[in-house]
Order: sequence, then C-alpha cells, then structure tokens
Amino acid sequence: MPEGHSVHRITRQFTRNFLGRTVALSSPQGRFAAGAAQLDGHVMTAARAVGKQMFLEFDNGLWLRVHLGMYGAWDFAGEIIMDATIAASNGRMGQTNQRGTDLGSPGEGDAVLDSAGENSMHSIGAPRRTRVRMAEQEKEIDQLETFPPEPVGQVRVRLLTDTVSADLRGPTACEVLDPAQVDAVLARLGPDPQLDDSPEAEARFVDAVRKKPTRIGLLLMDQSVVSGIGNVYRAELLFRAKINPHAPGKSLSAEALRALWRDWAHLLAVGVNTGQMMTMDDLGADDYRLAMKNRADRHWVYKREGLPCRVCGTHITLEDMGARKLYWCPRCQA
DNA sequence: TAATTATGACGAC
DNA sequence: TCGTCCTAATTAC
Repeated sequence: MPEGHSVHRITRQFTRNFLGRTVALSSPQGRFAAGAAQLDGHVMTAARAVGKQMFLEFDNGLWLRVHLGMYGAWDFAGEIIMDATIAASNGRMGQTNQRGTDLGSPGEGDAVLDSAGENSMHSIGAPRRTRVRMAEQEKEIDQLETFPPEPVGQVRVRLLTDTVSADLRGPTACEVLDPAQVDAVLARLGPDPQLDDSPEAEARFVDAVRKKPTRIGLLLMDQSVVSGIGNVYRAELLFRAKINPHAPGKSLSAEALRALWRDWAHLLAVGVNTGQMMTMDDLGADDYRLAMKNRADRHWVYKREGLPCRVCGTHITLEDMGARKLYWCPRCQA
C-alpha cells in the first residue's frame, strides 16, 4: 500500500543489503518461477526507484521491475543492515524522531537491528536475525530462529544472499525486463522530485498540468504527469495548497502549480527520511511527536470525512474521484 | 467464518 | 465508468 516515499526506502534497503552480492532468486509461490530463473545466481548491480516503481539490475543485463500496487509488501529478514535514516525512524526509536533532527540528513551510516529490535548507529554485539515488513510503513514482525525463514503466505519472489532474504508478496507487477523495456517504462513516467528537483522537472510538471482540462485531483494521481503521488498525498497536497480538487488543470496558475510541485518535493523528502506519511509537518514539537505515533493525527483531511476541518471547522467531505476516495474541505478549498 | 477494506493501475466497453 | 488482478489484516457476525 505504498506511495512514492516507501519505494525509495525499500530501494535503499536493497542497495544496503543486496548490491554487489550474488543473489539466489526463487518463487516459493510458483507464479514467478520462470522469471526468477532468469536472474537466479546473478550479482545485483543497481537498485533504483522511480515514483512507485522499483528496478533491480543484475549482472546479466536484465532487470527486475516491481510495482507493489495497493497492498504489496517486502519482508526483509536475517542480518539486515538498516539505512540509518530507516533505523532511526523505526520502532521504539520513533521517540527520537523529533522535528528537524533527522530530516534531510540521509546516509549517516549503517546500523544493525539488535535482538531487542532496537538499533544503534553503532551496532552493539553480534547482529541478530530479525524480520521487517516494508510497505507503506515499516514494522518489525518477529525475531528469526533459523535462516532463511520458511516463506509465509503467498511469496511471489524471494531474493536470498547468505545473510539476508527479501520476500515479495502481493505485487501488482513483478517482471523481468531488458534495458530497452526498462527505458520504455521510464519514458511513460512523470518527474520524481526525489530523483530530479531541477527547474526543468518542475516545468515538466507545470506544463503537463496546464495543458489539460482534467481535474487536478485526477492529474495528481496520473503517474505520467508526476511520479509517486497516491491517494493520501493527493488529498493532503491539495488541502495544503487550498486548491479545489475539481479545478481543471488548465485553470491553475503556473505559480500555484510550482508551489504544488515544491510542496510535493518537500512532503516526499519528509516521507523518505521518516518512513511516515507526515503531512502536517508544521506542528510544534509535542504535537509532532503525537502525530508520528497516531496516524489519525497525522493528516489534514485524509480519512477525516465528517470531522471538522482542522483550519475552519467545516465538515470534511468524502467523494469518489478516479475510483478512489477523495477527502477535502469544501470551505478551505472552495 | 465471512465480509470488508486498502496508501494502484490497466484494459474493455 | 466498470471490471479485474494482486494479498492479508481487520472488522463484523
């Protein structure tokens, strides 16, 4: 169930734990047996995220493309090396996650989860074996008795080294592509501010929106217009911008759209660095801590239908748009 | 035990 | 606009 931020975090995990290593691929579920066989035994040479899609390259020139869809997830197990920014926002360490302390400071070093499920920037003692599920959020599932673990449920593909495994379940896409096919997929994707926040990328987004009569609430979910935005970020971005979801793309000013793009870049960075879809980051420290703990306190409008708007008190509206639930404030976003 | 739900996307009309 | 695909956790009965 991930939007763009989680795919970037998962890709970091592959970079940390699989890059440069020989990987055994299998399909415990059986449905991806042929694809797994094409990559089995090869060294992973790259791990990239673009919007909601992830691409893993192997030393025979082929790529694994994965899209988690609405409820896909990766389970990492074994002696997992956590990206520092992932470890710092995980589990009990969430307490330390105060505003500003860990935003925008990726890659400070490795950390290994210890047996208590906590971590330290400098791992204490021998690394233990754990299992972490990465979807929209990350959470530790359990400690491992043996490695590799028995596959649980419908595991489409398992990637395995001598110390770490990664199980994929529920993806909407999982396929082997050659470089030309990867290029074809990438060509259809709009800009991802996590990869490119240049003025050119911003202009690509602004121009794409201003060309179309389509409602902005639909355009933000269109991955060829902008990459990585899903149903939560759509609702929250439009509220933050005070834009009516029904406004046609072409009716919006370039200035308003540039601000929208920059806010997406900002929220995405927050999501990538904290692992939470925090869309109310303008809070005081205490409220921020509360919001990081409780999802219900983390958003302006998402899943708040019928509740009073946090700004004006008007009841938040729920309607269908693009076959998805759209939440918005009819007064603030008039 | 069954129904419901989900933070996606595609193809057929 | 609708149906379909993918899976598991949560909620209702």
